[in-house]
Amino acid sequence: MELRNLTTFTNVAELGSFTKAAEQLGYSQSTISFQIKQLEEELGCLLFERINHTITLTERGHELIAYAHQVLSLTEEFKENLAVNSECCGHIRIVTPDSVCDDMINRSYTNFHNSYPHISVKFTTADTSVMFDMLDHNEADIIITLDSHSYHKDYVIAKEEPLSMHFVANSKSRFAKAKNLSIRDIINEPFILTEYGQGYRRVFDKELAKKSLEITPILEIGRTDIITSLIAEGDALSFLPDFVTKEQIDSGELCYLDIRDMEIEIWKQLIYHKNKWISKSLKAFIDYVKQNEFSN
Amino acid sequence: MELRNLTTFTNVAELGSFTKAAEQLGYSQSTISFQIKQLEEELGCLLFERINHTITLTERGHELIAYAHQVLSLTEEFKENLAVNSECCGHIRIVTPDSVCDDMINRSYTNFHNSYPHISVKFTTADTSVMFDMLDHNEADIIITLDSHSYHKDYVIAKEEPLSMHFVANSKSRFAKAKNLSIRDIINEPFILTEYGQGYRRVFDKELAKKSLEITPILEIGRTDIITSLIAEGDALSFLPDFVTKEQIDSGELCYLDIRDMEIEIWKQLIYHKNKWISKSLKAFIDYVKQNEFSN
DNA sequence: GATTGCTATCGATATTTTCGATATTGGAGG
DNA sequence: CCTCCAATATCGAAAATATCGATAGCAATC
Repeated sequence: MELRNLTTFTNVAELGSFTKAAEQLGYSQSTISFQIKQLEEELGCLLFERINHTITLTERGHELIAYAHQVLSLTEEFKENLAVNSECCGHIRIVTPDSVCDDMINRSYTNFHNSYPHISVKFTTADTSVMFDMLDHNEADIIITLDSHSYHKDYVIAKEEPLSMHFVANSKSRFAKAKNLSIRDIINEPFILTEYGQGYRRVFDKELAKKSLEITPILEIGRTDIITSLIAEGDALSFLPDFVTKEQIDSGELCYLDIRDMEIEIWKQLIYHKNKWISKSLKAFIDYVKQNEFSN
Repeated sequence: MELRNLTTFTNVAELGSFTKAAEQLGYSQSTISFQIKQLEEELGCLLFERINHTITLTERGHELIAYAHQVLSLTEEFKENLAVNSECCGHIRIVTPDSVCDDMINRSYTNFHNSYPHISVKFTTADTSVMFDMLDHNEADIIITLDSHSYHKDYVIAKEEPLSMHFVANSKSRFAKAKNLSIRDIINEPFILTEYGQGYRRVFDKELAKKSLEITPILEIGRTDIITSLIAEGDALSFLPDFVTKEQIDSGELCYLDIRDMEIEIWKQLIYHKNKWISKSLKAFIDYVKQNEFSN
């Protein structure tokens, strides 16, 4: 019993004739006979009585009608919903570093939600390697990395940009106004950094290592909002992307240090797996992120 | 989209693997791939994401799961009901003369209903020719005729028996005790008969015509219960099958007249159309009628 | 680096569906 | 009574479809 047979069956029942159903469905009459016979054989009962060139639904036929209508209207409904849903809804799983998550939530996510109220977005934070694992195991639809400039044939980079980073301190710090400092001038100061081995922290450590330097931070924490507020209130220094500190730099709470010998290249990348099916919802979200989280 | 695809799809989704579903369903793995692809193409969306040899249901896939479960469990339910229903329920349309209808209802129908509470029986009364028309147009499942002994290749006679008939009168009638009467002795008496041209009335008139006789009844009515009660209370005579008058003969209210020269052969026949599908319900009903409405 | 375990793909085969022609039947009409 | 018409049934051929087996590709694992 296939949906094809049920469609034919309901048509026949409505039109009361094999011949008319054949015309309406674009089949030959013999096909209708065959399909009905198939049904009758599978169900082990007569669906129509054929008496004097007139078909009449049997008891079982009536029962089948009821069932077939349910099934077929369910099918129709499903297909319609599929078309409608395709426009505007779905679940999207994005994974980012803490700092980007904060930034997105504060800056642009409510706008996105207003534009696409039926798309639900799940934010998760993780470090770079976990993010790629999540892509590989299809636990994330899309990730944003803050790390060295990466490329791999399995991933699609939807958008990327280099990120400007600075050492930052409280505006009242003795380094605040200093010009032309070297990294060695501050290497022994108390530092608050993001976690070891992750994202731009990793890039940062690698760069220090090149100069045979090392920093042991007094605190490691992923939450950059906490880092900046601790720095604003104390003597510690940090090394953070500009977008994290922008607000407090603008307000004068924090300031950049003028370090001449520390050039670090960090990239912000919007990435998904090359086998990922880009639904309309996901496309909309990616476009939104591209416009709102990247400068150009 | 056919039920086959949906079955495969739900299996794949449950097992999380094309290969396992193939084993379970007895298909080759390539068939599973093909069937899922068919679904995806018809619905115009991806149902599974294939990332690193692992399949994950997409949003649409989840929607389809919900739909497919509904449809498939409906199907299962329907087939089960079909098997169950086949035993004991249905609608049966029987058409009989008035007299037989009365008799059946009074004598045996409640028993049948008790034995098969889920079978609904519709009694209709009609005269012989209309009954055959109804068989021809599948408006009746089965008929009982009281008429001349009929046979036609299009009909199946499930059971038949000759019927004994008598002229009857009120026990106080002047004819009640009379012996060896001729039809001519009573030909001018007031008669109450069933309707002209129908059933045994027709046979009766034909037989009279052979003797160049004719009776113009004072009342024609199909309802034999009314005939018998009128006769019990008045002077009129009638000519009726024994089963109609049995009760009142037994009680002494009515009596048979001893008419020597009127031999009428009437048959009671249980008939259905040769193309009729005999469901279990109908079979049960026919068997019941055979046992309860026929003497042997 | 071989092996395993998964899905995709392709060509060949098997099966199923469909068609067209024909048979059959009953009813309508001359 | 015969023919024609309007139904469904049936049959063999043809077309379409589903299935299989073999193979490829790919990541993970040993």
